[in-house]
Amino acid sequence: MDVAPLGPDGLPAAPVRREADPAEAVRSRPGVTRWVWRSTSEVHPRLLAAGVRVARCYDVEAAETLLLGHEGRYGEPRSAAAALARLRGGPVPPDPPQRPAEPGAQPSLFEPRDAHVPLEDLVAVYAEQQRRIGATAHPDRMRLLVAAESAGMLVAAEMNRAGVPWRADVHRAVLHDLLGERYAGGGEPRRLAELADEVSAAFGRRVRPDLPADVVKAFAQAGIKVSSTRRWELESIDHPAVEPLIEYKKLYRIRVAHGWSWLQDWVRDGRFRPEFLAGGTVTGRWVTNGGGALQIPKVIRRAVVADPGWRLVVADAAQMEPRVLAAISRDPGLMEVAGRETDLYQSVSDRVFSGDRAQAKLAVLGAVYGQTSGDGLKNLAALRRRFPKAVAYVDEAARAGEEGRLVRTWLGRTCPPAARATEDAVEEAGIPVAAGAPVAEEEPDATRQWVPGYASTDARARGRFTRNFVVQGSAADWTLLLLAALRQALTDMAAELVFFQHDEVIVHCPEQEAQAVAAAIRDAAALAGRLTFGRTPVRFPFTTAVVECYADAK
DNA sequence: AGTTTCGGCGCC
DNA sequence: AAAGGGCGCCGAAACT
Repeated sequence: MDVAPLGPDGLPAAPVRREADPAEAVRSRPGVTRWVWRSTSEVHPRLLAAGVRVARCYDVEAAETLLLGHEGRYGEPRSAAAALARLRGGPVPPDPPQRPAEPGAQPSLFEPRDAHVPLEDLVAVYAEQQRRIGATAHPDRMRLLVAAESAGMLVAAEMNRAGVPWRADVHRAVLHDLLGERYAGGGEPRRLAELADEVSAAFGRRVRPDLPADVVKAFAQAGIKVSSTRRWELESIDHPAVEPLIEYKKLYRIRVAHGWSWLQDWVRDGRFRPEFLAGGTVTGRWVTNGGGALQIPKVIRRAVVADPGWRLVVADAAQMEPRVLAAISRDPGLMEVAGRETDLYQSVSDRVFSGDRAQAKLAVLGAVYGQTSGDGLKNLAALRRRFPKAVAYVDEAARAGEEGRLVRTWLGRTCPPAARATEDAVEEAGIPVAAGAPVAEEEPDATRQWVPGYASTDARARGRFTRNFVVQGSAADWTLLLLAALRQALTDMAAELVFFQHDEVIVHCPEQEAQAVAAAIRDAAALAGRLTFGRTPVRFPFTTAVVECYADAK
């Protein structure tokens, strides 16, 4: 068992001792404030299975990933074994391949997916990481980020164990309501079949609405040129097939993504069990493996129901992005607005857009996402006049991206470099980094070539990515601290965290705990705000609903 | 026949 | 009028 107890001074507490059973190791040392281990997803499920809880941990591989990113070495193997090899000068082993999602599987309980690293070596890697953290631009923030990422991995493992309360019978009723009954012997459910017939009738020939190519051809024969069958494009077309087609696509999607076979695959014994992965995206947002847990359609949320006598506390961070932008840019005007708990978009619209909340929201999100056209762009100018530091902050992040520089979140999570067409160029030394608030210094690198995704083929797309990264990623910094604080607050309660989605948490708890949980969420949000961003007037209010059913929360 | 990419859309 | 950041998922289409 590769765990080392960590003393209050942050260094490994002597003596290093080997234990056969990780649960026993933790039980026998109640005074340990933080456990260092290679991988939370390997160790923590075993502790949970044994009924053991740790207060804090330090995840060496999570730390390695964050440090490599910070050092501009994104592509390098991040396992503890690789970190050790770099430290000792041996051949660096590649990371093991990602395991694909599997319904009902909990393989991390049995098979470590990585090479074993002896305890003494792990301690050496840990000590070296402490040194590297100390060498960053903001060691305190980096230390906090590593702790927060580790806490997130504890929470993720605990949520994976808990599962989301799920009523399969309610889910089936919703499917039947929307899609109609299923015919024996396969084929589409009644409602889908009817809509497909309506589409065909409108075209005057048999058309398969689930085949984009068929639909495009059918419109062409009707004298209408469409370049795709995306909804926004179809909506602008005047043709009788459009309405049933859009309805078909909506229902088809539910059948395919969250239909009967999904229920079969992912729901067991009254729980939906996706696998939450903390730190699964480059911005620090989580992802889930299997079941599309972060894309549960609103209509399907009817099936998320608390156990008898229990409640769901559903809490949603209100206007998270602009509040985070206020905190990281320190724009006086935006901080003043974000210092209230009232609707921020309404406040902005009162000051800038004469009361039009929707316009204000579009403008703010347009600024964060890098909108390049439309009304949002027009209104961006007004936003810039009123909140110059805030807009300048994201503009500078965009410029950094366009020029091939890296940007960081508030706590120091670093965006990956834009990949090149040539692979070996990725780890080129001295990739220029904009520290904290990005600062323009470098000339554009005309020789650089980009490839898709966050490593985009064109510099403007890269700029949109880095612009968004500093806000979305700093928001993720904050939510990690929030989860850590909330987890601590729930320690002595029956309540369990069961769901987390970017800016929203769901706690499942006995009815009599619900108000205490709601209060704990508010306190955790405030604490996370102070810990993450330091002293700012910015507040992070949650809208909280205590419900029996998730669908009733909004 | 098996594997990868694409199209479209769900969530934030 | 044109269409922005991050993801996952599925079936079909496009490959090897």
